[in-house]
Amino acid sequence: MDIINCINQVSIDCVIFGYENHQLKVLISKSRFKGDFYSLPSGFIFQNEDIEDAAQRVVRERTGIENIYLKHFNVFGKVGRKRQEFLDKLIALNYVNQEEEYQNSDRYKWFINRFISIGYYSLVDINSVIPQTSELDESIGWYNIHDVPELIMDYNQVLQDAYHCLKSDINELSNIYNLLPEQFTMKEIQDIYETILEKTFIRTNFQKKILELDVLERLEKKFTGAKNKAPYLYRVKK
Amino acid sequence: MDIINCINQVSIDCVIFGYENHQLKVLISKSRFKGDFYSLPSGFIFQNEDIEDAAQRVVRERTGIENIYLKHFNVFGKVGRKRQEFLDKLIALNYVNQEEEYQNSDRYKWFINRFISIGYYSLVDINSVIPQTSELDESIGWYNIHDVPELIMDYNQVLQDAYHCLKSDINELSNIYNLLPEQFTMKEIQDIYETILEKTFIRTNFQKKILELDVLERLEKKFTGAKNKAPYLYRVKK
DNA sequence: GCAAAAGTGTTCATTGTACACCCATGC
DNA sequence: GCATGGGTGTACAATGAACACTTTTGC
Repeated sequence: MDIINCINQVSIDCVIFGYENHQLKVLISKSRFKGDFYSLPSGFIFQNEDIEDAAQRVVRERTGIENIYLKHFNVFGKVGRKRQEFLDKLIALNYVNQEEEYQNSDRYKWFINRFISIGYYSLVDINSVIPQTSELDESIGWYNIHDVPELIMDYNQVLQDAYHCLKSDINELSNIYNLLPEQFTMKEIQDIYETILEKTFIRTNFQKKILELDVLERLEKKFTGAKNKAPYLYRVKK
Repeated sequence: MDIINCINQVSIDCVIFGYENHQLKVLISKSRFKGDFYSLPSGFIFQNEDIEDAAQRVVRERTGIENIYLKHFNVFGKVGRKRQEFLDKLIALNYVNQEEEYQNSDRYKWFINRFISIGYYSLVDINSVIPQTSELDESIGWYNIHDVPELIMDYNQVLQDAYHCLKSDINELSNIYNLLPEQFTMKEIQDIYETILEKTFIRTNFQKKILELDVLERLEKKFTGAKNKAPYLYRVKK
């Protein structure tokens, strides 16, 4: 990462939601440095790169997914938003007795300025992703939305903000269909809605509501081997 | 404006909507340089300034209004977003035969890089504002939303984007009440809704809808001298 | 009294919610 | 046949749209 080629004091922060088995999770990385430094995936914007492409790149680097639907949900730009505090703590824990050397070096001067975060969120299928660490990560993994550790900076707040927007955008997101295989049942959609919105729907009414959106076409039935009526399969209309 | 104290390559762009007499207008400035360079009010972010405060400052400098409700509606960050083209044209028209001097000077190098616009919109009462030019403006004025001249950069697109958000946020905007005096009639609110949304409402149903929002309290009647029943006055609940 | 415009109420259609009922499936 | 879960239809409530009717105001 050569900061010279990047826009200064601006960060792209991605809240990557993942769905699996009735659970909504978020992708969070842990720094390879001592101390529990958890963070949202983020990155900088190259000078020759659209900001949306930068966000796509961040998602791709961590998940391998290309061209996912991304939504800008907010910007964060208070004066006090600095990595200073977090970095001071990191250096104190990892470079004992070398603090002064680091504080006087130009090496991370650019890094401690206040900076603006441009927030994007996306929603991916956990089963189609093998999370990738960056060179600064010890690990990266999925955390249930209600079981997220304390993150550095104000990222817990950023995350909650993204979650709020995801909920209110769920109907506009024809892209929850990115979570599903080519063909899927109504129950699978309902599970996703119920998980994200954290409420239950009456099965029969939910079906009507979704079909009224007029974005799905009904295919043949799906015989699962279960001893009950086979549900129809659907796919997104072309 | 000392760019050293500002965040580089980031601009705050404000779409300041104004309402007056059944018309929705937008505040647009014209550059004092030769050539028809129209622009949205914009500014930079000081290093010691929240981005929201920077937007408040832009609005205050142009309208005198303090602490108006501001809404972030989008960011614009394509690689091609540069002032280069606009500036080249400006210099060609205003500094004839000095183009080379300008192109080689460091004086506006920082100014021609690609930059990111953080967009905010607000809604103000035209009658309570006397628009103020900046040092670079020849004039500044209100233009009907459907009669906006060609703006520099991609600002026509930015404006349309803001207008779209204003429409869909109108109910969330308890702040259309900033347009109105302390006390107002139901008809005044209806006029604003109809102007912004560009559709008409049935008077009696509109009244029910607004009162159901449960944000207004009814006061005494307003006797205007007109020979008809006096309408009630309302004000926003505390 | 009368025209103008505001307040209230009523009707009808649309949408949403809850649930009863029937149907296919595999054992 | 029977338990399981999916599909269809129905009854009722809530909301929204259109409009009739009544009330107030100043001349």
